Amino acid sequence: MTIQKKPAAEPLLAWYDRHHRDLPWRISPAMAKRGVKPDPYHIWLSEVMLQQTTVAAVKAYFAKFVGQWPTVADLAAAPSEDVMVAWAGLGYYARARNLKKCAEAVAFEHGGRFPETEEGLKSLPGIGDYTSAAVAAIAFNRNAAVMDGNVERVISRLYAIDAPLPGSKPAMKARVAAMTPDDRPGDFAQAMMDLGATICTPKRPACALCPFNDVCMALESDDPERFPVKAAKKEKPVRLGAAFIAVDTDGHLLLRRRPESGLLGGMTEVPTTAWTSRVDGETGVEAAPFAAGWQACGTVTHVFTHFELRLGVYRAQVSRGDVGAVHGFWAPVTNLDGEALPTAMKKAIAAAIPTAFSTPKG
DNA sequence: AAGTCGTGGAT
DNA sequence: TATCCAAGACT
Repeated sequence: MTIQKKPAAEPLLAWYDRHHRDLPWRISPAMAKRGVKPDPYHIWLSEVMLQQTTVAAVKAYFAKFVGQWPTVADLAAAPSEDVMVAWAGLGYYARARNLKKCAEAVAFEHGGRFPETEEGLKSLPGIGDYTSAAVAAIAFNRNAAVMDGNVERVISRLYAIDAPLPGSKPAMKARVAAMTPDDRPGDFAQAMMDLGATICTPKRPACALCPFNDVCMALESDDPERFPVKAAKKEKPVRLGAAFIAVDTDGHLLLRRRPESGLLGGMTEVPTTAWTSRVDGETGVEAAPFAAGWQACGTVTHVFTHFELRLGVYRAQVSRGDVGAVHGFWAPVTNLDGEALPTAMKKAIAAAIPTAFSTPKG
């Protein structure tokens, strides 16, 4: 039985100085040494975008937001609809609603400055355990235990933690807190996450390159991929429905705004039936918003977090005078990029109007 | 406290 | 193709 050497921050920080990734919102260790400070607005914005989202997907959105709203005050003053349009395609739309609320709180209740403590940050909309610690550490150099999915994987392997997530989370966070240094806590947090993203990967980790390979209990046990242990997940049910693409004689498409809360809250949609199980053979066309010459355009499938959606798509050319009053609004088909359309809706529209978007994603 | 909330890339 | 899962928050 060998004695476990304790994982320490110093070797990781030395690794980070050599291997950190250059990201648009990040101040490199070299720049930091020259006294360059990160912009808390940039750190906060990137951290919210990065929640459950890949770095690759975030980059373009981060550039768009910073270009359109250079300061938190600009974002606070922006129309909510503009923010939703800019966020469209990134997913988890409650983040965009909370982003706007948080910007308003900072601009109008905190004098335009973000709180610098974990507690103060966590009191703001859309900022939870992870983001409050990350912003406190990275933007304000506070000693805060930052734990995301990457850190969970690194810690579970360093200590060969057999207890399944999410139950083992508190114990893991205690390990992170014990490791976090008073000097460079922000770099330590980013180093742990970079390590998880590039070395301590879910599959085939590059242990030979890892600064912790002399102290990692999972590596010593010869099966690091076994960690982290996670609770079993349940299967996704299928929901069915029909979507109706109504185009008027001037090339306008009938759209609706979804309720503010819940799935795709505050986003734009085409009229659909309820999304629920449907008896085989029924088309759904009987539930159209109004009578018209509805033509079937096939089916689109979209997978959400906890269910799979299959929408039968129907198209009709209509005269606006014939359909009477409708719930919704008419938008030119040539300007759908100006609408807050989630991906599922773009798929349905593209099935009926192949030329609506340059790509299915828009 | 378990369920709700998107999307796209990697394997 | 199926599965995982990525810098989680909210209820």
